[in-house]
Amino acid sequence: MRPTDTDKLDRVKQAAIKTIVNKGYYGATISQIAAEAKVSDGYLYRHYPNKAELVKSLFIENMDTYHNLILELIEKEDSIATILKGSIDFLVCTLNEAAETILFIFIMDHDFNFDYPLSVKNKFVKIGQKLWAKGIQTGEISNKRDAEDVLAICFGIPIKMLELRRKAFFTDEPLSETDIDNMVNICLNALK
Amino acid sequence: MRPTDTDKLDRVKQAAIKTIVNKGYYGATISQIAAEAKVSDGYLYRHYPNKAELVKSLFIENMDTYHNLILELIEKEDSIATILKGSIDFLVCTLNEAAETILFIFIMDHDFNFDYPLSVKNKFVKIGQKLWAKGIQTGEISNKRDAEDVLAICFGIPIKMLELRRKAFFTDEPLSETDIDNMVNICLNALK
Amino acid sequence: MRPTDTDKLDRVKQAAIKTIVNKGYYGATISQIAAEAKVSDGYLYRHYPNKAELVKSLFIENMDTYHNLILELIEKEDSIATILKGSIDFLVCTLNEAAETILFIFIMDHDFNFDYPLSVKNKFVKIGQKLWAKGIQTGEISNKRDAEDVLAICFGIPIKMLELRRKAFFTDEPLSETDIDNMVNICLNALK
Amino acid sequence: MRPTDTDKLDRVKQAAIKTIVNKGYYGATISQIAAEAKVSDGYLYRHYPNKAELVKSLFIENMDTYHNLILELIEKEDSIATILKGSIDFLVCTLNEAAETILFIFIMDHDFNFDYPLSVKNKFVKIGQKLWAKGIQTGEISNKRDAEDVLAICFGIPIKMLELRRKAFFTDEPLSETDIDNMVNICLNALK
DNA sequence: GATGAATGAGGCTTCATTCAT
DNA sequence: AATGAATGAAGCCTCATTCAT
Repeated sequence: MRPTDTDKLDRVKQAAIKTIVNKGYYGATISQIAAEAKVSDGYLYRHYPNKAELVKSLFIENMDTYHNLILELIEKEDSIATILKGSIDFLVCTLNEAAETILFIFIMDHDFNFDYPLSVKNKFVKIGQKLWAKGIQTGEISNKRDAEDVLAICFGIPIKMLELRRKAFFTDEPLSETDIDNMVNICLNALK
Repeated sequence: MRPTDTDKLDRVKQAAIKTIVNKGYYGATISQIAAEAKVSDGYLYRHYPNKAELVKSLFIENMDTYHNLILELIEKEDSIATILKGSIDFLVCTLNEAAETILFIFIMDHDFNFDYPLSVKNKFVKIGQKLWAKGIQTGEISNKRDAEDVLAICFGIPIKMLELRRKAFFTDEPLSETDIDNMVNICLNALK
Repeated sequence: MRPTDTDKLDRVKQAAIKTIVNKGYYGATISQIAAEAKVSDGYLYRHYPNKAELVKSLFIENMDTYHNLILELIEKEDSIATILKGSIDFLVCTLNEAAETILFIFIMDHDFNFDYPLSVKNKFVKIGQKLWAKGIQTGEISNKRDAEDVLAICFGIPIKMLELRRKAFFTDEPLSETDIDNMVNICLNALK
Repeated sequence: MRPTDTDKLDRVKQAAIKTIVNKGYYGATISQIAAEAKVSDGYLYRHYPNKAELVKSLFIENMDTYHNLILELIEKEDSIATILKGSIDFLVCTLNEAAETILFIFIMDHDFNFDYPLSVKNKFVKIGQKLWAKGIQTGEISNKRDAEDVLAICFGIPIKMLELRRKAFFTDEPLSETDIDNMVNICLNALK
């Protein structure tokens, strides 16, 4: 019975993300999500108190995975360059392979009505501070920049780029290896 | 007769923006907007076929104002530096003085359910191309960058910065003159 | 348009009472009430914030009518005997002619989940006090009784009697003129 | 085996009564009752076909205890006075010590949706007849009263009094020994 | 026998839209 | 032209009941 459980809950999570990516938070109904997950409507309420909490919990879960990856990169890698490369790589790869997760995060991250989880906010700030400290140490970040600048640069640019692609402003080609290197380059320039 | 009409319609527009900024697109009901504008619910439908079109039209209108300002700057100014300065200035000033317009644009710009207007998209692409051309000419933009990069840089960074402030990640102080110069500087670095 | 309005709202009130009498508070759904009133579901919410408030408001309205009648009797009549007679008469007549109103009051009055309106409670207490004062004055109420006793007697007996008839414990005959006189007599005895 | 079973079932009964008294029949969910009884939801359905039958059966059981007590009093005691005293005593004592049982009976007794059990009705009628017969014999009941009157008096007054206290119309003090004697007195007067 | 996870019908409520005035 | 009362489809959520283990 256990494996079935995990399966079902996973299906719900995937279904919620998929449906929200396709229809938006308000366009995604509980019934659609449940149907997509091949689960009853009521099933969702055995695991989450309501729609908002379901989504919030998915947001925290996925943001955490992404943030942890970056934190690990910061520990492991010796330069901002490789950290940026790793981070953007992950973003782009996930987007090309399991686009929904990234898009879901984007959607909720930008939703003004979304009750932004404090834990996510705090972890992101921590990333900014650690990135800044390491960059100062390696000399890749100018001392004219602060942690806020670092985040605005390292996330503002790639995210806007992803957006431009998603909305197909210039092209709808997925981001390539070259594009990634290009972005890393731009960010490194900006940090100086 | 005309001025009254214009008044009413203007009130509707302001009310729609204000309400959407406060409650989000889905949280803002037609009745709330109409009440805020001191107009009947039905009045809205005499000028717009439905809620989505009302909002889309407001989005186009306001984005156009902003885009036109940038295009004018591109015509008038001789350097990317002054264009950027002017553009970010406008963004920040508007945000500090009449926040609603900018926030409204941000909200809709990031709404996955929003049927993004082609005209806005096209104008933004044009801005990218003109900025790029001018930057290449003045030498402020490296020839390793393309128009897409230019947009990702010139808008990704300031917008992310506004977001960090709005969500109070580091501070909730409004952006100052120094912050603006700092952003301009970062963007110029990134463009090289 | 006005008369239509009043009609509709009256139909809703009657429908709510009728449906609750037939199915109980929880058994009566908004849709059933609306259908019975030949009105849309949404119509109800233009006049009452929710089901509970609709019912509470009907309860207050109808209880008030009944309580006012009794208060008027207390003013007008010179003896507890005639007041009781008038009050029970009204109860029985209404029950025989527009049974639903009385039954509705009974149902809600006994519903443990019902948020009993303070105003109704206060008016009922006032009735007790006035009845007691008058009875003491006329000598129809023993000075061993207090206002609480008076209410327990004057309402406990007729209400239990109505209940026995409604549930057809002995007979399901409607209460007759003789029955009313009998009840008045019993109450008067009890008050001594 | 048996004692455990009996324990469980008893816990279910107590839990059902307690939960219904606190939340009302419709507010009390099977899950809440099962949780309160430290029993699985499904367990209830091994002993009762559904919620309604569970409650009906509890009602019958508890009403029977009360009715039997009164019938025994009628057998044992020589006057209506002592019977009434015993009966009201029991009511008040139970209410002050194990209020739930009495309140549960009241709640269901007044629920219009409740399918009133015939056996309870019949036993109550029998009580009315026996009381009447004995009262006529002892001279405590006027021959102008019939069995229906007797029930309306002997139960209408105490029950209304309990209600006035429960809803704290005048006071929320529990009924005292003096109050009981007072009620007995009133009833005896009314029966004459 | 006992469990408790899962179901899904159905309730309450909201709100974009219509249309008679 | 303008109103705003009325509609009703559709959303979220609850909970009695079932049934595989």
